[in-house]
Amino acid sequence: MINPVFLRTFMNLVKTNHFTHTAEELSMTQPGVSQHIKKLEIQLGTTLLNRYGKKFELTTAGESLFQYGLKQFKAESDLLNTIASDDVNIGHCTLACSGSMAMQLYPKLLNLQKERSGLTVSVEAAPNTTIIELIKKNQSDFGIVTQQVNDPSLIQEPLGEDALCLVMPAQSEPTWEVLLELGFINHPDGHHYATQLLEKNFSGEFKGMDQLPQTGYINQLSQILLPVSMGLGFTVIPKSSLDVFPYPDRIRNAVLASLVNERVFLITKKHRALPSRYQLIRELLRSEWH
Amino acid sequence: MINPVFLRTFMNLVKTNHFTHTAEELSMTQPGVSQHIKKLEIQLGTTLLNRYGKKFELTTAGESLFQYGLKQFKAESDLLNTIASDDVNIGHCTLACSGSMAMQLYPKLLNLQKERSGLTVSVEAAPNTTIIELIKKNQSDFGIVTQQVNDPSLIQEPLGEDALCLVMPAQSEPTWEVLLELGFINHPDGHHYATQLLEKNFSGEFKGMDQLPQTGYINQLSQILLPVSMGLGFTVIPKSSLDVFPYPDRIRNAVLASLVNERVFLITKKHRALPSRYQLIRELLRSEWH
DNA sequence: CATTATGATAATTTAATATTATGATAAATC
DNA sequence: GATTTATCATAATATTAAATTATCATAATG
Repeated sequence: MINPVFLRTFMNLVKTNHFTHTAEELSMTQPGVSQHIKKLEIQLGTTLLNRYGKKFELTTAGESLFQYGLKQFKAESDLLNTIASDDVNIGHCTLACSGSMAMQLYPKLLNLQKERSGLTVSVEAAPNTTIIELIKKNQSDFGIVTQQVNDPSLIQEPLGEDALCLVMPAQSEPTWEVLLELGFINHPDGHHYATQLLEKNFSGEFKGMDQLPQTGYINQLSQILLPVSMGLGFTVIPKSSLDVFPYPDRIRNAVLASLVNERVFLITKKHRALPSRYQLIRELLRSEWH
Repeated sequence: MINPVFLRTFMNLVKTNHFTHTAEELSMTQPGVSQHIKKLEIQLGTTLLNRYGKKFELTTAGESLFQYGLKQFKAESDLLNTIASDDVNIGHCTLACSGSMAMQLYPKLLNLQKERSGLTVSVEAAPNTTIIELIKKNQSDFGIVTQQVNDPSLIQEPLGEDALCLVMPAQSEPTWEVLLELGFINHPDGHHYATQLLEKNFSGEFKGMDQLPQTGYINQLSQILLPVSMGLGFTVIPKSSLDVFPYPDRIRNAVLASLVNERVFLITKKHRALPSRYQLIRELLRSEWH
């Protein structure tokens, strides 16, 4: 590691081209300057100055060190600026949520970015379990999940509810026999969603997801309704995902006797103070479900 | 300035999430770790860790410092790599020369770059006086000038000779009267060149450049022959510049009684050891005049 | 040739940092 | 819920690094 005090001396020496003047500017003694340079040279294993008489030129290594020093100084002042300012409108925000949630939220987050040019938002689409991991590893600060989590290191704030929808090809009837025949188009949270909805509405017949043939799997919710619209199977997704499908008349949102609402939670890490800019995102999320 | 020892401790602490383990890895005592973090916090004026019980999370400032540290480590290993290797094929070379020289040399330098992909060459076109300044300020390592310089801080190596040419519109005759009538198209080294050539060939008439009307000025030698070809004046340039003019039949390279050769010198700074890659450029320059 | 300016070296003082020992508090175990 | 263990914080001491003072050597200056 390069001693920053030595480096500062070196940088000043390059600037002034003069040992004594450097010593004066840095309020130290001239032998100190010589010593600093010498120690840098010993550490780096090369000469930094090409001495001739009482003058000198930088060697190639000296030139490199000088460039490094310039970079250094800049990086440090950047750091201090960053730490000093916790502006609501500046910085990067990270959010992890399901794919459908991402499709729903991303345009609104982009609007926020447009209004506040210093703000950047990245959205990571992932299944519930991954979202929780991302939060715990600090790779994302905000997470939106549809499952209650019971982890003492996380904070959970209910945002609202989202109805689960049984989605079938346009002409199909929502009977147990038809479902068995169609088969299930799975997705990362597919079993979790389907189990809840089918248990309530087909309590006599439904024993578990293993009963149903899986006729497809896709981990992008934006595309999951495609195989359904083509008659290849049914699936269960939240209403918010359904709303963004571009061809609503090619599918059927089956009306069932019992509605199942999936609760939506905002999760954050306990003991992790988030920058104030996250307040904006939190408000946006709350208003989304109001 | 951020103490790099403290920073290293902090970085390791973030990695391990554990004070004692960090102390073990860095072969120091645990209180030492606490002390380092505390000192960083005092210096930066913020908490870096959000402590709860015996665990902790990074604060925003802590996150920033961590990012800074990562950048830092990279910059330092880059520096050490740069210093360790003085590869003939890697690095940047700077050359300052006249505009015509630049036109002549640049394609050949580009070929060199093509052959050795780690090498970059930048050419600065400038008049003689500027070239010398650039060299003295270390803004360029190689300079090519056509004037003998008498500066003890510079080294001068003769490269070869370049004949000065009196260039006129295609139909003009090289007589003193015609020259007076045409007028002089000037360029940065125009007076210097013209004086030498005219003194020798029109020793009776020529008294100084003030005698001749200046009918144009352009500091790009690549374009200087344009006004000459249009009959707007005459000029004096080195043969190398003449050779790159695309329409040789629109101008006249006047045959004079006495030839004047301009000596071409490579100048470098004394006491400045140049990286080995410059040897390549030097050889290329020598072979150019063989 | 003498003088002044400048950088290098050696010995000493001063300041910063590390360690040891100890204390306090939370998590784990019975 | 009391006891043990693990972990971080603090205070006093020891160690190490860096700064200064004094001195020397050599180059630039007149």
